[in-house]
Amino acid sequence: MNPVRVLLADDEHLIRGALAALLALEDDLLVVAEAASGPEALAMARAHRPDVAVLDLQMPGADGVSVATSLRAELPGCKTMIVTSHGRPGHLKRALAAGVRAFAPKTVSAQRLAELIRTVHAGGRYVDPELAADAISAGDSPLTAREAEVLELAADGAPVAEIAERASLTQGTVRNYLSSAATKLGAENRHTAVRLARERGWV
Amino acid sequence: MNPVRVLLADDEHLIRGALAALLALEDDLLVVAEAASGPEALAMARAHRPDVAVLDLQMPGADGVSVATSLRAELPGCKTMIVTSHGRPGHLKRALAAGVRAFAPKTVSAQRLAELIRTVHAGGRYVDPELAADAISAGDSPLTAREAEVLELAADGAPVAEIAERASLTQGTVRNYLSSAATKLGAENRHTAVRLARERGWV
DNA sequence: GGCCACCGATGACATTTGTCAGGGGCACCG
DNA sequence: CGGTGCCCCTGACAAATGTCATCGGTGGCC
Repeated sequence: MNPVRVLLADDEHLIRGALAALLALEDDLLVVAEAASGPEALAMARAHRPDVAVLDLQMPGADGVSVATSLRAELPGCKTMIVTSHGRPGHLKRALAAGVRAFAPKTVSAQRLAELIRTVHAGGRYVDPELAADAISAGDSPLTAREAEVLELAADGAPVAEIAERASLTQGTVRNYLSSAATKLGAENRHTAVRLARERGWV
Repeated sequence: MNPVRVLLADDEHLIRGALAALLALEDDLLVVAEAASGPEALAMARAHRPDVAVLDLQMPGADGVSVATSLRAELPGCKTMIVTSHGRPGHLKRALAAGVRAFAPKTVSAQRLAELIRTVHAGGRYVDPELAADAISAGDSPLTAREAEVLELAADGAPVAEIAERASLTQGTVRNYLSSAATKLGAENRHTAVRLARERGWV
């Protein structure tokens, strides 16, 4: 039986290296490539055509989900899984929509990770039960596309005028969207709304 | 020569375990304890009295710097070092003030980390050059104590009235402090001011 | 003692924001 | 075809926020 060819993508060398070392102990797993950024992960995947890609959620360049999306299109045979420190409900949803086969927090053990890689390679799927519960209880985003867009532009505390300009909208329209978004989220102002939407992974 | 006794504290099992495995390969290093939270790190340190404590910056309960402060008081012989994913200038300053001997990002290699542990154990110090440059260019916080306090209370987007109540101040006073803080930081409003202060590690 | 920085407050003002009530246009669906 | 939901806008009002001038008190420092 050929070993499972694995691509590791994580921007923290320390963790990536440690992970590679641990997975190397499993004789049915073979780490064929490592990457420290989204674009690098894609390039490595093209070059080495791994069976399974283990992606960190937050990476410079392109995050794990967008890498997974690209991979799905380019290398349908390559299964993807996401490992992350900060698992937010929305991320899980986006990841599953992108065809990711497994989604786990970094609090799992290396042993467990190795098992997950095997599971995914065999065609199985997995999501962390706790994250799944969060995602279900958080539900779908009640925000419309524009509400979410405007909220995102408001994320760094920009004044309404700037948001309006960047979104090519009227200030009044922007305020209406922000107001309705805040109402839907149960927030008193747009800033707490931004925070809540972030926590739920809706932005 | 006795091996260096190391305490590992990081809330991500995956990383902690991987790190422990890697450090175990170095025969002059011995991981005697692991912890997943600030309080647990303290308890472990008391129980096992390590030579060097490797602390993650962000942990549940108490962050790496406060753990380092407590350790310095309780176990003066135990040297502390901080390893983190997100190194902000202010964190570095606070860490050094707390008597931390080394401050490195998680982008270092395991080999490098092992060297750092030896360096620290031998009485040396180390700070990541890039972080040091950031810290120097960021300079000291221009904020007065109250400005920083009020800014912190404003961090989650609370309205002025709530900040005033929580700080036992008048709304006018709060607005004045927020205004001066925003001016000092070159921000247009308090929300971007909060963000800037966070980025520089001044809150 | 005088100087200066910080703390805390007041009052007034301009600006920004939040909120509400609309209206026209468009697309989808029963 | 009518209803519904979203998009985009307007206008107006209330509330929150930012800004400025100013004042008194405190404590450190030369």
